[in-house]
Amino acid sequence: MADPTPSGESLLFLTDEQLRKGIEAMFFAYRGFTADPDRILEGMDYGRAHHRAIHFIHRSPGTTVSNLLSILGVTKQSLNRVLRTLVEDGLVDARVGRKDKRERNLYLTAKGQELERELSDAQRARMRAAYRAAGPQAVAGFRTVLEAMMEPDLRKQYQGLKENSV
Amino acid sequence: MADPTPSGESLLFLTDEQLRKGIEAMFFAYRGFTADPDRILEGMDYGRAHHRAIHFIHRSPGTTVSNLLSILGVTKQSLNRVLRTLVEDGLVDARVGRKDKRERNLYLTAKGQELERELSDAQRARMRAAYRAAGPQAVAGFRTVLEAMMEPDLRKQYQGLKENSV
DNA sequence: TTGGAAAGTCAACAAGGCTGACGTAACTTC
DNA sequence: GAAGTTACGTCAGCCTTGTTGACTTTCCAA
Repeated sequence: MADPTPSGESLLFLTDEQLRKGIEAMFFAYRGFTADPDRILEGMDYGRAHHRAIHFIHRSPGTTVSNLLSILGVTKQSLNRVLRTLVEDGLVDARVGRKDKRERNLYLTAKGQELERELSDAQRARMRAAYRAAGPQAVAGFRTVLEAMMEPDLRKQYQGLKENSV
Repeated sequence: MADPTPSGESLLFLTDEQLRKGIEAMFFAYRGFTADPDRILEGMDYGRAHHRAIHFIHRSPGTTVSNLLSILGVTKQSLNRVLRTLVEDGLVDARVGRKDKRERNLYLTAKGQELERELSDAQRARMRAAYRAAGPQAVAGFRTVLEAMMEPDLRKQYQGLKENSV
């Protein structure tokens, strides 16, 4: 005993209580995380599934359906239902692939970009407030833990998304 | 003046790109977060909703239905469907309140505790691995950011949950 | 030319949200 | 003691978003 950096520091944060608190933090925070977009979408004919599609199409313009499938982790029937309404409503443009004509390259239309902006503004505002309140060090830790929590194949997808300006 | 943390460090982490990465990290990490319990529950007649109920009953034995409602943020009809099957299957015991007989105090039975343990072991294992990989500093940051991301009323609920051994 | 991959579609179903309406027991207030 | 409120349960019906299975069309590549 009389440890300067007590072994406590390297063990205490792994007690069951601490782990449970982390689990609960994820649960409650995720609710906050989705609250603003959900509020915007309710009333429109869209839901969280549409938001996700819009987000990742915005993120990787020209992405294919199958790529989107692997990112979102749903069945093509499920995604197709969402994508169909977005195309019908003129938010998403599905262009036949130039090289491989079986593929569809997905793009947001002007109208789609407008909704994307509205959703992402709201979500980023909350994120910005949280980041600002917590500070850069905490943010780095936040990202580190989340990354370690991902399934390995999804982690690769995540890391593959462009991260400029770091 | 003579800012110890240069303005660079305090601004760069708030770029839109950084915020978007944070949003995506939440999305992918949450999938990992729920993956193990989901795997255990598939096949049983239970789902994520049952897991949540079990978790919070374990966490606050004797809690009432209305308290659970406010934590979970669903309607009583929705919760009731879940709770009914858990009581029928002998995982949860709903005792009439001693002081106020309108209330039901909820407890896990031995069988319920067994499932709780299985689910929570799996979820804590992933959490522990992530915490261990990231280190205590990162964990502290993780918790700080998540807390800042919650809706204020939920944050109070969260903070109210016992956090021994800190 | 033929096999298989990519994409779309139809149908049916389940989990888990929701609203609205109603009933009952028990507590509280006047 | 009557009237109102609260806690809980339940019936009925609806929506979103996930699932499986079966089938078609298109079209690349061996």
